[in-house]
Amino acid sequence: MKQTVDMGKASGTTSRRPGRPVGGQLEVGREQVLDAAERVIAREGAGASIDAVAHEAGVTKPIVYDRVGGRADLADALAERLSDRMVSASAAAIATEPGLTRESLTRFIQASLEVVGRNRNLFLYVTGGTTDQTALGRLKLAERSTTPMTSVLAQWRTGQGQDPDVAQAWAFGIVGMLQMVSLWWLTQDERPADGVAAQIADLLWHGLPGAIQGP
Amino acid sequence: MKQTVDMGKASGTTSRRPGRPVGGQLEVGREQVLDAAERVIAREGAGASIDAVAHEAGVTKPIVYDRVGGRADLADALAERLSDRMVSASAAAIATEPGLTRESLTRFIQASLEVVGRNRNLFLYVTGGTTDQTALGRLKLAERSTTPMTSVLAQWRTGQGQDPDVAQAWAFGIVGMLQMVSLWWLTQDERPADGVAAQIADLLWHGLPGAIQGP
DNA sequence: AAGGAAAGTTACCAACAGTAAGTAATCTGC
DNA sequence: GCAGATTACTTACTGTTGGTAACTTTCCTT
Repeated sequence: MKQTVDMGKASGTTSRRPGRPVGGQLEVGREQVLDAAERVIAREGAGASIDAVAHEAGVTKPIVYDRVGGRADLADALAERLSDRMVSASAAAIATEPGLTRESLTRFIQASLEVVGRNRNLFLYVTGGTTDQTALGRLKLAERSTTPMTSVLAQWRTGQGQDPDVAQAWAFGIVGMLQMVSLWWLTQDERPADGVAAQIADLLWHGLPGAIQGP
Repeated sequence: MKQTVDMGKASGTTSRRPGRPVGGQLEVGREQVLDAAERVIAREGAGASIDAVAHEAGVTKPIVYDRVGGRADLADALAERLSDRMVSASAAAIATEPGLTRESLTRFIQASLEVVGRNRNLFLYVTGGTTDQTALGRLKLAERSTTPMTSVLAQWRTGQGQDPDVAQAWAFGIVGMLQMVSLWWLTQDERPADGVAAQIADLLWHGLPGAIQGP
């Protein structure tokens, strides 16, 4: 998890002349464009334009189109990055124990929340996107999170002698729950992540009827 | 729940002259603009422009701005409509029994899914929206669904002698789960709504560990 | 050294959100 | 009954943005 944070504009303030540059090799690759996009989104909010991204990367718009594609592709690529961060942080949070418990589930959710909190604008960008194409894009972001979750759930259910076919629907449901709770949590000032995580874990673990009251 | 569906263009094909119309009274009110917006979105997809909405309503753009406001306000108003439809359909589905059961929960979810299925493009429009402002708009749509759900949950928890403070977080979580499952379900051809509803109800009712296996 | 490929920039187009200015009908005061 | 204010529209514009075509300079090959 690199989370590039500085590195400034690639080529200073001098605007490059037209024509092939003297160096010969590619000056800014795909990853550097994506880094620039993350920077400008983090700094200026989810409304960042392609032009702003290009400028931040020290190049012009057609380069962005050449490296990562159009706006939908950019959102897609950033969604992959964010999603990977969430998946790896969540996975690390439950890696300490073998089985799934209520406690590890809480840590899982909290880790997910904290990644969103650290990437606030990026989260808003990839889940906000542009018209038409975007709702499906949000699904694609979700898909990347659900894929590993689906297989974990399916294995777990099978190990418990229960029907594994629910795994995919459950995974999408859980990811949706996490996304919405994250969005809500972002707008709540000063509400601690661990409290929210515990509440959601409670719901996911015991179900709506809640834990059986001890005697 | 009116679900206006036809009524064609308000004033035929003749383009109106500039200046105040002869009738004296308002020709197209806010509700008719929203009806037109629903029609054009249902017909042409979630990428409908304000101009298209205006044309469908038989007026011009500034009228739309006067009646409902800008694009974010339009999405907001339509979100309210859709949300109300979902809430009332869901409420009707569980009204037959007094308490909440796994069966009524299933009907609740299925009713919600079916409303989304009947308003596919509208759902994509209000959850897709435009950049920047939109993620928060999605939250607002959710809020309208969560408000009644929160109080129901809080009462229910209290009646069971459990902490009602979880209600708001749970409501947002459940709405997020439903939204994502709906989105996923829309892309799945021929997957029956009742099966998905039962799977999600199972998760929400029994929690991740599932039902206790009978002896 | 000449011609082509490569890697950029400039300059443009189309679409769209939003607004200012103009125009015709109705309402009001005298 | 009619001049001016008000109302309720339309036309026409601006500004931004996604996306692309055309042009320019350098490098590579023969």
